[in-house]
Amino acid sequence: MTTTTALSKQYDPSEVEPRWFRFWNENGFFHADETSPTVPYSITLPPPNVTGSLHMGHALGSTLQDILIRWKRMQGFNAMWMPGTDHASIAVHVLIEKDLKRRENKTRFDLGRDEFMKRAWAWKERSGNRIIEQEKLMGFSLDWARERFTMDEKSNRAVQEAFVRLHEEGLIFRAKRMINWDYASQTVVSDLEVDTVEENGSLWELKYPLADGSGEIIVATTRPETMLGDTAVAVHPSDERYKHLHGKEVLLPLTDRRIPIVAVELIRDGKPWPDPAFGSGAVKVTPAHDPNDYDASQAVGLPILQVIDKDGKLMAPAPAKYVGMSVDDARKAVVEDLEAGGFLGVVKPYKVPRGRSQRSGVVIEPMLMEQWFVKAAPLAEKAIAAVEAGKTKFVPELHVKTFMHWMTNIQDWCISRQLWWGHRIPAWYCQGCQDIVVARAAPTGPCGKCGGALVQDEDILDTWFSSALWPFSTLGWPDKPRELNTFYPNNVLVTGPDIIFFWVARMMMFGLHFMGKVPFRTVYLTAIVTDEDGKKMSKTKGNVIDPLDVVYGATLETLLQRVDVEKPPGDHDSIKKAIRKSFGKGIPPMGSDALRFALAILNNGSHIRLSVERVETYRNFINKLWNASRFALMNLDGYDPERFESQVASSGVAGRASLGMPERWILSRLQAACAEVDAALEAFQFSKAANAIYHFIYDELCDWYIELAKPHLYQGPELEQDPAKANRRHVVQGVLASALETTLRLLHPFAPYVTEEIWQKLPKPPQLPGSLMITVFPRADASWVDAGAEAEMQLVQNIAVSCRMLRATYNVPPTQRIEVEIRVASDAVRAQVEKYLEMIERAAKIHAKVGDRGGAPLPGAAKAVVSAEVEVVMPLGGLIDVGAEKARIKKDIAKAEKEIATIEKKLENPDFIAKAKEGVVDEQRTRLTDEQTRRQRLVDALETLGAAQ
RNA sequence: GGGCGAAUAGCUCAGCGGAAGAGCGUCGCCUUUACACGGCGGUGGUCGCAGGUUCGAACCCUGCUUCGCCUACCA
Repeated sequence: MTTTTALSKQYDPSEVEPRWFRFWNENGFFHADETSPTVPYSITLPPPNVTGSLHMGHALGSTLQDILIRWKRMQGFNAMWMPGTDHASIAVHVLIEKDLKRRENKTRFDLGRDEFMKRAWAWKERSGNRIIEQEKLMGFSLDWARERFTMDEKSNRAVQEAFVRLHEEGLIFRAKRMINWDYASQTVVSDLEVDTVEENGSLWELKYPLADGSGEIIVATTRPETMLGDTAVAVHPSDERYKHLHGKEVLLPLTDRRIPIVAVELIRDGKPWPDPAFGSGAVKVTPAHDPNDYDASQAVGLPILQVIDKDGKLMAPAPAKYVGMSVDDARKAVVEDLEAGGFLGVVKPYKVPRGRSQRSGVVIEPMLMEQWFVKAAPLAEKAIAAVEAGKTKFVPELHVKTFMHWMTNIQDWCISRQLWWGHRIPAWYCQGCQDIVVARAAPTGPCGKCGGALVQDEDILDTWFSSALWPFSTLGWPDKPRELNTFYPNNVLVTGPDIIFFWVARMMMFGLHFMGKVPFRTVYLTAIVTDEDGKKMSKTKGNVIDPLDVVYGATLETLLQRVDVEKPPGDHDSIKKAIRKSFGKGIPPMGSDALRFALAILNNGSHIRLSVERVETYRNFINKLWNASRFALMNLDGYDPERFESQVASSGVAGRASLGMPERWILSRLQAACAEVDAALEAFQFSKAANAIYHFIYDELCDWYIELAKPHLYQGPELEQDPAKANRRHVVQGVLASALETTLRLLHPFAPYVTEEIWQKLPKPPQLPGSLMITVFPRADASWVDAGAEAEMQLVQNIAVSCRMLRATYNVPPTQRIEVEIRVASDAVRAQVEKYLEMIERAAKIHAKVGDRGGAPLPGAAKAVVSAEVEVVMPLGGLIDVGAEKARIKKDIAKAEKEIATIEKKLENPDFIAKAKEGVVDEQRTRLTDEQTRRQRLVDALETLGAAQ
């Protein structure tokens, strides 16, 4: 016997959630044992940035990962989900440097490297774990005991080892190449960290006089200031206009230099460069500050003159007048001076693509600098082959194209950064002979070649270098511990499609190179979360929905105040206006489960347009489940799970015979739901799985089963006199309790908290484990499919719905148990209807009797045609509005006739009869007969009404 | 410029070759002993446009239009 505990009328997540996270964690349910003999299933969480807090993208990705890992854990896999955080070097720099500037008006260079690192670590210790705490609040079942950081000791070792090995293999090299320079952060940034936007600029025509005085040549530029660093003018070799000028020189205006006119031919994006069709066909060449120009200089051997320095200011050999000017100032001055000298041609407005640093926002300067690079092509080759061979699959598959496109056009990866927060490059330079030593440990003595002093490279590695190692560095690589063997490769990686290049591609390359195996078998790419208008969420727009605000709720005032406290860039008034528009009534507390379920069910297609209202729908759903459970718990007094188990659940066909039709029906539907959820999850169709559960709970369990169970449960003292009824009650209790228990298991990966809370209170057989999260995930069992029960239930539902429709149409109050006649066309149907008459009466809140379809018309009655064999007649006396009733029936007739016409047309077509697939023709014939009967019934009803008038 | 995707009910989206669906909204009715974060019922669609393939097209193909998102070193 179990005592039931009353639940509150409304589910209160704030009371429930904290208890269960602690419980799961303290019992070690999150931890996977690498020595376990069970089949492993592993996922590595893309480590969030330590500077960040949990945003909707994280909430979505982590929710989906948690669904997978909880599902697999319940299926008996040795499920391991690896947590950790990423050091995010440049993001941390920006943050700390900003703070330094504000508080002490200092730069990192004023502070010095050691002191800066001390502060960075202190900051990381203070706020770096915020996101971890937030992940815990969402109930994510990460293996917290394994938590890692990309700059912890083990990761440092992995990074060093990887660097040294790649260097030994010739896959890391140092070279002078064109890179992207962010002068505000004083570092190289990767191509991927540069946002190219079209800005309004100008196209200036410059006239360069020929040195022999025989005329001039016109070039065009969007950056006139760079002309100070020109070392040639390039023309296409086949351009007839310039053939006579090849090898001649021009006098470079504003300087005292003479530069040659050279014939060059490069191919850029399949087009010739210089392109004779563009402008004058002649191009000024500034090798130090333009990638095309640099390539041209290499092709024909031109000198390279750097005229812009690391601070974005002009430098010698630019004429002294311009030295020290910013690029923008220099541009103005140069244009002015060119005009004064008569060197300026036509100037027209022009859209200029401009690269800006994602981090600092400043214009990126292409610069020629000595840097460390990873030779990417050979690594990419392996990654491409692995994907082609199906060793790693992309879901949805269309993302393969993005991946392949990038991989096949891959550039060498510049990995050195002129920052401090990160992994210092393990390379030492000899001050004497310039020899470079790359080593796992700092060299102890002087240079082995010349005895000179060795000094370590000042630079650090790109953050993504350590991220690329993450799937195996977290498992102990370069050592070969047990966990590496158990959990590598991961089964799946879940991330946003925006991270394919940054992370997925690089993990694939390093995973294959160092481990010889792909890092994960499947890459699942999530939707992108936007606001309800489809716009990217951003603090500067004020349309951000913070996951924790959704979970715990936030008043409008809190949201507005936060703008002042956090000071996002931009116009605060318009940010606040946007917040008022989206969150006018604040955000009510929804709980983690509601948010998680919403994200899972909305994760179809490429975007999730999220709004408070949409999460509210699923909060209501969670509350619905809560109340269904509340109902069950209130009616399970005297229920003995073990007795039910032995009588029904485990006694096979015999036990099932003791079940009523609704019991067999709900168990049949439940098994269908289990099959659908399982199949959907196997295919990463989270939305489909969530939908199946949602509809099972609402449309089947709550709307029908619970309603039909009520009369059997609501029995009082008379049970003692009637053992049959008592037994029946017990069976219904058992089906309700066990169906609910199975439903909770199905839903648990999506909504862990509410399901655990209910499950703990539900009476259940004692052999079950102590937590829902370690029970067995429901497996579809086809033996519970009961087509007969489903068909009978369908009949009951159809009749009840027709009765409700008539009742609603005529506003018959529910308190009025109106008499309805159910007219049937055959004895077989009559028997079924009679058998389930009480159910129909209860579901439709009517009194019913069964009549003959051929019965005499009832005056003043409304009629609904349920099917070809059943119709319901509701006598309404004076209540009936004959006109409205006629209109309603006429509409139905029109519908039926339209159907009939469509089907007849099909059947009259000889080609259809001859060529249609097997069964289709018969199907259409049956449909036609049904529709024709239906129409006839409706026409009869219409005539009856006419007669009654 | 190159690539990818999307257009289905007022809104957000499923469906992807043989009967137009869901959620939300909207409109009625209902404090019915699980739930008003609720129940019951209704309304609502030439499936972007134009061709083609097919016995049959929302679904496959072609073109167009309109929106998204990546990506890019045309001076």
